Amino acid sequence: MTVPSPPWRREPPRRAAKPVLSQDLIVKTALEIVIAEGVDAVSMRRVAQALDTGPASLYAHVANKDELQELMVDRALNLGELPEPDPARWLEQVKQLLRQQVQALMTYPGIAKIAWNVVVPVGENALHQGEAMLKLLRAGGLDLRQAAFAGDALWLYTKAYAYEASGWASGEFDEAEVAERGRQMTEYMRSLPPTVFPNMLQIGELFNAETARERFEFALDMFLGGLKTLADS
Amino acid sequence: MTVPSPPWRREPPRRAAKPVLSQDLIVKTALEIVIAEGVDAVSMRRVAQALDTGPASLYAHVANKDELQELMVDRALNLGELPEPDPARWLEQVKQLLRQQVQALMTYPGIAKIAWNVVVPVGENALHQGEAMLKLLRAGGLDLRQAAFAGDALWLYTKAYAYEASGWASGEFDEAEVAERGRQMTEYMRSLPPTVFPNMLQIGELFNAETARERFEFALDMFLGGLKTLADS
DNA sequence: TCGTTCGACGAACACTGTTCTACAGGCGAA
DNA sequence: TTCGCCTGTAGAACAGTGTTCGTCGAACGA
Repeated sequence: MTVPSPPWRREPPRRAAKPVLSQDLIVKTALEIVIAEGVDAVSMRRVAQALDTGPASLYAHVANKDELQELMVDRALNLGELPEPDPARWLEQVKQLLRQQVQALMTYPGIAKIAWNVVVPVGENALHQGEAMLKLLRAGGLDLRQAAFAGDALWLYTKAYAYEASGWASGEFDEAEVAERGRQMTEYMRSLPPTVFPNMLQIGELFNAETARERFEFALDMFLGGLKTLADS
Repeated sequence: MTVPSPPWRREPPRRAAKPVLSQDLIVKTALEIVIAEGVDAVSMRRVAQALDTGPASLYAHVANKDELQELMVDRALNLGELPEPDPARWLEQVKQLLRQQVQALMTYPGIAKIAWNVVVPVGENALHQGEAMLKLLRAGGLDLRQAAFAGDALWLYTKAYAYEASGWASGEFDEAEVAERGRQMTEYMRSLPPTVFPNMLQIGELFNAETARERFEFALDMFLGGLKTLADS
């Protein structure tokens, strides 16, 4: 039924020329798009286009977009070496691990947003980091239950912080628009009796990209302060 | 140019019969859909359909879907009365306010998910609650900067917790699928030498709907413990 | 050499948010 | 009263989305 291709038109050996599709390649390509165009630009079609194929081809290697996102998050979470617990400075080690996680998430702007879709972190990197965190907390003297709850809360906050911070940093939140909103809000609050929003009126300038790191460290210090008194009791 | 409608076909007095469109009605309808069908079912078309109109009609009252979501979140955040600061029990008051916020968010299953899209909380309810929180923290002895950072961190965590908890509770996370994932993960970890994931293997059962409240209170206690030592110093 | 199997992928389906455009009704002015 | 305007109502359409169906070609085991 099929006509052989005419001899004057050289059939390009397409299949061998381009790198063969694989899950790893797909995830890697998707993360490159995140860096180049932001996380919202990552659609199945866009990834397929970057690999010079159609969207349906991806589904042979990835169940659906959710799975692709999980794989992306876990790959992005690849840190270097994880700390070996030292009971003498476990608190500092916990902070250091969390800082590394934030940095990893912020390498790919907006990736923290899709980290929220990952219900149970099953990726290899996530598992290892979870175990490392539990080891640190237990080295500090917490029992398993306390360590588990503390690790959970810290990871939730870290994700939340990374989401806001990377949204800010990557221009995903239109900075001008946000500023305009803040201005309108301030104006509104000023139009009311000064007894209604005495505090809120003053704190607007405390929230910007410069204070982000400070807020993160503050939150960590508060939470770990509570953990320390728990461990010492 | 237009032909008058034939007299035998009674023209229904459509305009007067159905309630007139308004921003408030749109937001209210959207929240009803959230309760009935979940937050992912809320599309502009679905809201319009519920109001017996087309999607384009909504845009006369709402700039876009983001604005609609902001309005939905703020309306959902409507608590009863806010606490009057009592320096003797400010910590308990802070916890109580956060519990109320969680409860408000969980009334509309999955609404916490779109609360993350709200960059700067400009809604009336959000503003009042922010002010109330700052008042409580300052009554505890924190300065403005500390109170602002603490309030920010607490709100971030509260949103994060409410998102996970309401996703669990509303069946947005397919419980069977999540369980299957957990089983696979456990099996995988068991297949490795027991020294690799000694802690992670044991904590799986600590994370379910029953322990959710406990985890929330634990996180609050830790953070507020740190706040207390800061305030007392 | 002949099935068989598996990945590639064009086309299509059912959606999404948003905009364009036409139009109808009520209101103020002439 | 009649004319013009203006605002809110929508149908249709555009450009995009995730996902599935079915075909087709190449490679591999028998």
